[in-house]
This record gives sequence, C-alpha cells and structure tokens, in this order.
Amino acid sequence: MTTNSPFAPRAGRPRSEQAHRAILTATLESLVEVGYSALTIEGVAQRAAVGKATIYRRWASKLPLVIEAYGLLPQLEEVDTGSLVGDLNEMLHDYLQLLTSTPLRGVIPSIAGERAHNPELSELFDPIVRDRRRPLTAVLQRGVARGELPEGLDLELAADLLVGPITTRLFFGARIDTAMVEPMVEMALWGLVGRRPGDVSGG
Amino acid sequence: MTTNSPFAPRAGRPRSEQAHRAILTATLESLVEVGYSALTIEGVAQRAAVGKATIYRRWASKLPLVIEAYGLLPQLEEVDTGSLVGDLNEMLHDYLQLLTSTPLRGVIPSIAGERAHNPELSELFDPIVRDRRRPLTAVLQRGVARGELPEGLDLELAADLLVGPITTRLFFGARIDTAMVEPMVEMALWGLVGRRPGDVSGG
DNA sequence: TTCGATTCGAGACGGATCGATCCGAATTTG
DNA sequence: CAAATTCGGATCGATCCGTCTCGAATCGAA
Repeated sequence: MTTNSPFAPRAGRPRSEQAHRAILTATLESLVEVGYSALTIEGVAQRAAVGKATIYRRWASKLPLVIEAYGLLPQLEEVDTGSLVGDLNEMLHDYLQLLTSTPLRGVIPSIAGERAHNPELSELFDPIVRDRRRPLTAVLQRGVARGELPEGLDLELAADLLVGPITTRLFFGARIDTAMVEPMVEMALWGLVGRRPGDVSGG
Repeated sequence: MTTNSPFAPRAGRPRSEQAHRAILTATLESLVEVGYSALTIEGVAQRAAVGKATIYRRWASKLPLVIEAYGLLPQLEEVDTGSLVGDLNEMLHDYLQLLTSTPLRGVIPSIAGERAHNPELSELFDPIVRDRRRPLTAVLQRGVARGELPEGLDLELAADLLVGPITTRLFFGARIDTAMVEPMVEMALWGLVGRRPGDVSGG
C-alpha cells in the first residue's frame, strides 16, 4: 500500500514518459489559451491525446498539475557583469526574451488572475514567485555591497519598482519588447527626474 | 421595431432599477469570489435574488455585464497640490484606499487575468484601462510643463514605473497599504540610487 | 375601472460540457 | 503464461447556458 514508490521498477506496464511530457505541455498550452479556471482535465487529455485516467493517475486535480507545469518554464537567472546597471540590463533583457519566446507570457496572467480568488492556488504559487524573484533581489543586494546602492534600501520595493513596468504591461496588454529594458532600468535607477551622474562624481 | 428605446416610457411594467443595481453588485461580488471565467449568469441571478431572464433581458452575455459592472467602480482622480510630489503622493494614496475599500482589489486581477486570453474582453477592457490612466499621465505632463520633469520624458513608461509596485503586489499577492506610497513615489522620482536633491546642486 | 403590454421572480427544459470513475485492450515483469 | 499496471476511451452524474412558461405585479390607454 504505502511502501511502493510509483517510480520503482515493478510488475506491470510502466508509465509512459512521453504521455507525461505531453500532458504537461498540453497543460501549458491550455493555460495560455483558456486560462486556469476554464482549463479542464478533459481538454488537456484531448490536447495531449491521452486518456483522462492517465492524468488522474499522476495528479489528483488540475491544481498540482498546473503547478508542476509552471515549474517547467524558465526563470530569471542571476548574472554578474561587474556593474549594477549591466547586471540589471542583461537580466531584464533575458527575461523579456523568455516572456516572448515561451508560454510564460500567457501563463503568468492566467495563474496570477486566478490566484487572487483561489487560496489553494495562492498557497502553492506564492512561494514559487518568491523563489523566482531572488535573483533580482540578490543583484540589488550585491549593488548595496558594492556601494552602488544606498545602505538600508528597501530591496522588495526596489525589485517591485524595477519589474513594475513589465508587470503592468504584461497584465494590461501594452506592448513589451526588449527595447524598453535600458530606458526602464535607467529610469528606475536614477528616477523620473533624470538626475543622472553622467558627468562626474563617481560614487 | 427599431424606434422604441427600452427606456422610453411605454406600456407595461417598467424595469426595476433595484434589480438592475442588485445584478451589478452581485456581478462584482462574483468577480471577486470566483473570477471572470467561473462567473455564471445563474450564480449572479441567485446572488441578486433575481430571475435569469431579468439578466438576459438587459445584457446579452456576461461580457457586457462585467464591463458595465466594472464601470461602477471608482477610479483614480487627478489632484493638483502645486507640486509633482504632492500630486503623486495624494493620488496614489487615494488609489490605494480605493483598492482596499472597494471590490476593485479583487476585480482587477480577475479581469486582467482573463483579458490575456480573451480577445473580446480585451477589446472592451483595454480602452477603459487607458482612460483610467489618464489622470496619472496628466499629472506627469503637468510636471514636465512646470519644469519638475525633463522634456521628452516617456510618459507611458514613467506612469508604468510609478504604479508598477502597486500592480506587481496586486497581482502577486504581496501586502499593500498606504504606508508604501511615499517611499514608492520617492524611489520612482529620484531613483534607487537615492540621489535626492536634498542638499544642493540645483538643475 | 378595465384591458393589453411588459416585467417581475422562480423554475422547468433540452443540450452541452466536464469531473471522476470504470472498462477492455495493451504492455511489462517474473 | 500469469499477474500487475497503464493505456485510451466510454460512462454517469452534476452543472450551466439560453429559452421558455407560469402567475403576480405594474404601467399606459381606453
């Protein structure tokens, strides 16, 4: 009953790894096309060309299925170019490319929109969001350590400010392309008033 | 056939204004509780203590119903305190209070999450979003005119940067309270590096 | 006051979709 | 070959859509 792992070799037909991947891929596609709430096991099964029992045998409901599928999507990666501006420009540039080249762009609003009124999804999704933000706060932390940012900076607020324009456009539908990264980073670092340290005073 | 407006006085029992309001209120509550996709006419009718036909008589589907209900929610209002910082602080302070004192906080993620994969909703909702952003860009425009902001500032990007932290926390579940307004405005105006014009070196 | 028109809340209805389980066929170990 | 397990597909109950019906209520016109 409780001693056999489902992945341990045992008698019987083994689970199809191909079906597993097809299900997760179909889940991501369904999330993009219809969203979390309208996503159905039936729809995922049809799209993956798989029986519904094949899904229920692996996931108890669409909640853990969606969480596992989301885990397959790429995430922000920490880089170190030597300067804070370089780090942020490169990281956000890469992130925007991920947004436009993977299902991530459609999946995030679908899950975040559901998260607002689905406590069970929120409980599983929120820790993932926090984990995926860490590369960004780590870069900011390093900026403080290098003296490029003031001590006592509110790292959470700073991170929200940096990705804020991306988030806003992602959820409200404005255009997103990598050309916005540098103006965005510049504006976040030196402010709307544009008081750049362009001339002297290396700090 | 086409000459009689539904609101022109004519024979027969007039439409109940009370039922109208109850339906719209129930729509907002349903949006908060279950989201756009899981919102059903049947559920709204039950919550409003109204027959389904009473809803279908006024709205063809849940799409225009939700749009009209959203239109009842309060919005950002332009203020003029004399200085850009004052304007932004007061406006965003008021906006955060609206978020926490009305269904707005739950409704926005529900609609925005659906918008991502529902072109018909997007087509109706996006212009509303643009309209509601105008007080913010107007204040920034005035800041440029008063010389508080540089000429040629990207107003759209600036607005996205200003509300970015609110948007991000609204969709990913971090805490939102009015205490974040002043640090947020300050950080957006003068940047993460904190090069405030506190001491000297006027423009 | 009477009569026709319209709306009211409530619910029945057929059709469609989906969740969750069940079934026979297929595949693997021993 | 036999037992075990998974496979895709079928099945049943529940829910919802959109329409319709019902008796009561409320209007304008006669």
